[in-house]
Amino acid sequence: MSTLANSIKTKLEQNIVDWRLAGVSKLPSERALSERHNTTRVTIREALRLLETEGLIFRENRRGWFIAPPRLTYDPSAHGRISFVDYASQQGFKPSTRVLSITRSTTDKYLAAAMQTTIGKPVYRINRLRSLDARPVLFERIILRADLLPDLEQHDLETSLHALLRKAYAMTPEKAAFEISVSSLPDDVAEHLSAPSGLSSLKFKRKYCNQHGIIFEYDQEYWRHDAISVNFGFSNS
Amino acid sequence: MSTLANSIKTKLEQNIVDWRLAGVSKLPSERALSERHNTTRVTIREALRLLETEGLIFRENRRGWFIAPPRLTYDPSAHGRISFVDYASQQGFKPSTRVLSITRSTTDKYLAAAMQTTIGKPVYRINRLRSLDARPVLFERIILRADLLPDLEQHDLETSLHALLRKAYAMTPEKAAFEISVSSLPDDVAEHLSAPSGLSSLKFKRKYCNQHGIIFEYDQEYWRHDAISVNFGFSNS
DNA sequence: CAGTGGTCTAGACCACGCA
DNA sequence: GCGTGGTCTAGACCACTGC
Repeated sequence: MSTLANSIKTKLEQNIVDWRLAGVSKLPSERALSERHNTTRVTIREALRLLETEGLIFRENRRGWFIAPPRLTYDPSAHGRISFVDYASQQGFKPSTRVLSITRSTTDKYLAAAMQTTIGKPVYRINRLRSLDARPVLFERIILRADLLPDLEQHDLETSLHALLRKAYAMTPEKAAFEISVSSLPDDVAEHLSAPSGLSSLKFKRKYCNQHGIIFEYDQEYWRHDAISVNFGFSNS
Repeated sequence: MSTLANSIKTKLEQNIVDWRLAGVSKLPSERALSERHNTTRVTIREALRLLETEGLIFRENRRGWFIAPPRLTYDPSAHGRISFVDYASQQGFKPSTRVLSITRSTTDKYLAAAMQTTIGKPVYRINRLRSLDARPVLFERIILRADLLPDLEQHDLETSLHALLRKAYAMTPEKAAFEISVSSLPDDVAEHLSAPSGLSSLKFKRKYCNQHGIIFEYDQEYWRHDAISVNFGFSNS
């Protein structure tokens, strides 16, 4: 509260409650806000940045600042049982998926180590963008063992990948390993999420093992930091 | 790479590799950097902020910018089996714990709902600060059911809490529920972590259930975003 | 006390979104 | 073509750290 930016942040927080109730989702322009609070744009932007970090507001490139919708709750222990589309729908969102690209390549040193296989194995690389209510929130880079999943590109990849693998290839994810960290959005990912490059995000790395103990999938996911809450539990131990 | 701040960021990244090899952990002052790169402090600070978000560097209040040490890997599925001190030591850190405060109070509406009990139940509130190699990385607010854990304040609370509960009270965490999200550091937490207020962090909420199905503990943890990677796995499903 | 990062001002120009 | 956010300049003062 001691700094000017911080006290403006507090005032804006109160305004946002009112705006949300009034059905307003877009904030006034930075110049309008700086006049209203008798300060400069730099200070206003600092206040907005604080609210952005809290996940209360977000921006779209050169379009303005918006009030953030509620977060999606994601349960990694439900992998394989419930798909993105399912749990997003259950929580009242309208999910959508767009395949940005699908290419074939082979494992390099790094990827071979991560997937516990040899260098030069054929793989698919799929980039997908997933949105909630038309707001892009998740960028996925998916690597799949092409030798185990022939002609994958013939199928519809905009729905649940694991449902497809089970139906078309009898491939079930038996084990999943997750790695979660906070990271900044790489430039290309930021662009797809229409976010400023360097925005902090929640980064997932995921590996899936099939019923024969072979790692058939390796993913990297970038979630908008304000769009997700990860919830899960462990028993016994 | 298009913006000045971004290209300076890239140059600094390369410098940091050299500095790290040379055993240097502190960056030059912002004014020195702005002269060296022929720009102003504002732009330098933007470049530093990008590196901070990536977790490559961090700052201590008015002391300067430092190169970030490796992240601690934390496995939530190992709760109850391995303590903070244990896994931090295993990974080559020198962990330490400081109890900031311990008070008694009672559950309010919010806390009663979270702990599935009634309003007015007696609880302990413990604040702890945990450090790696003398660098504070984790702030914990711990709530414990006081009626189930009489005279808790008599014990040493700077070591493993769950080891203590098991030994002194025969209380075992049977189930654990986690909620992970990215959030900004509240002012008081930021101060303890000697971080700028409003820095993004990884926020944990944890609940523990004992062998009788009663929630005896409810925690909120704030991790420095650059200090942690969360790794875990699920089988079958 | 000198130097540091933290904060703030009052401008400027540019690239892009949108009508 | 106007308004927006994105970026940058060239200063300033303050609070705190560390010698």
